[in-house]
Amino acid sequence: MPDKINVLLVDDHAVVRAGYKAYLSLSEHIGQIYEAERGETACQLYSRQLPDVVVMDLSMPGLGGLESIRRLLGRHANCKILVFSIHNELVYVTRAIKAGAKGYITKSNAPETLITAVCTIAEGGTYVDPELAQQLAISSAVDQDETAKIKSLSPREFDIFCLLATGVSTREAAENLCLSYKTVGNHGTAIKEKLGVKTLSELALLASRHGIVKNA
Amino acid sequence: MPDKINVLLVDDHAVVRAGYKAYLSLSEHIGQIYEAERGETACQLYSRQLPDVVVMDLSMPGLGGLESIRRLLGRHANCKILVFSIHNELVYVTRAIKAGAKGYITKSNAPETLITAVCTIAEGGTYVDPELAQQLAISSAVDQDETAKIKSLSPREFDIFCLLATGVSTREAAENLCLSYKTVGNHGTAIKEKLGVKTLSELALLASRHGIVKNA
DNA sequence: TCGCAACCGGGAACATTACCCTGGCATTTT
DNA sequence: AAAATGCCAGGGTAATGTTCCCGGTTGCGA
Repeated sequence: MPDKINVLLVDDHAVVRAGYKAYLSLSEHIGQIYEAERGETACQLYSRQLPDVVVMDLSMPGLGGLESIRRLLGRHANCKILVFSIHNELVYVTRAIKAGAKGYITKSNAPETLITAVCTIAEGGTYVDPELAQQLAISSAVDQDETAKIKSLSPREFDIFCLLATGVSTREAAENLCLSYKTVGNHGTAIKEKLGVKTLSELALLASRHGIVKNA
Repeated sequence: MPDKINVLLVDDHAVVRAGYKAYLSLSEHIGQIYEAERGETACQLYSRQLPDVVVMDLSMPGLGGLESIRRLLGRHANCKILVFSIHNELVYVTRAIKAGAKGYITKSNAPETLITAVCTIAEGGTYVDPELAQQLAISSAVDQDETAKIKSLSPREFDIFCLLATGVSTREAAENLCLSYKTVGNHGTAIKEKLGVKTLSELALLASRHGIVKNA
């Protein structure tokens, strides 16, 4: 392990990078700080500078954060990546870890956590936001991602899912399918349960995300 | 105008604040930097410290950014607020300006822009991201249908619209805003009426279309 | 044949929403 | 000054939607 830890910051917002750079510089453990504003350049910079830790944001244009992680690891298998995201949803955590990230923290954490996580990972460890890790452990039975959840719907459920996703009311959907609104309601409940959402609105947004309803 | 500019940072993420604080400290024009993690505390801190400029994030729990701006200005009419948001949608810009903000920049801007904007506003000027300002000018002629309808929402309605659009239930939204669920329900009805949709799901999809909720 | 899972829907309890109406407050009009 | 308008918060009630629990049907594979 190096005396000082060299870090590569990957975030598409220059101001954000500037902020973290300034903050990290205050720590005596941090050495050089490199910056990249997207996955592609991060890859090149990594090859040239071989930093100890990569701190990466998830939401980026071009190849997103996740894909960037995969590419980076494809070329540099022992690259240590810390995801530093605003998202506290478990899906992101599991995907990031699955993609090969060594750690995951959110911007809700105390500032010092960033330093701690970077150090831990530089030493070869892993660091996942304790709160998220706990949630993860609890819901490990349900750790499939959204696509898998959608696939788990029965054929009929999927039909109804598609209809409800367009924003129609339960009653309208029932008329459309010549069913009792109770039936549609019951299916709806089962679908929401399977997909892990609480409201029909969330269901609609999820469907929109997956292109099941076109919403351009 | 003061020799050095004192700044109040309002953002719910401590790391984010730490980053900007560290970055701003590097500038010779910036003096004291205060921090608040939500609208309520921002109000109190402002009264005590009377900073020259308030740098405020928009997305915050409790009273959101927009409502915080209104409260702050309600008590301190000549308070200078710079909105510093991740959102580059025009709706937010117009809302923020209408609420009384003196400037609006996004996190996509170059780091120096933050300093520039803070200085400009401290001197009594205004600063709106040039790109957004241009779009604003162009699109003011082109605002058709849905966009117009969204604009027709009253300030409070827009707040509630944004919340409901994320898929939360009326009850959750009410708790988040510390309102009776009846009130939120009533507003919700009015909003759906104004936007010409029948269900909250449709509302969510509409908001997603307009980038008011991020759903990528 | 048995077990199982998908499917349809009834009934009751509960939650949410629609609709109407009051009241406060601020702005604008007369 | 007085009246009118518009926004905001919320109570009451009726309609509507949702959940949970249940029984029934069908089809399929062991």
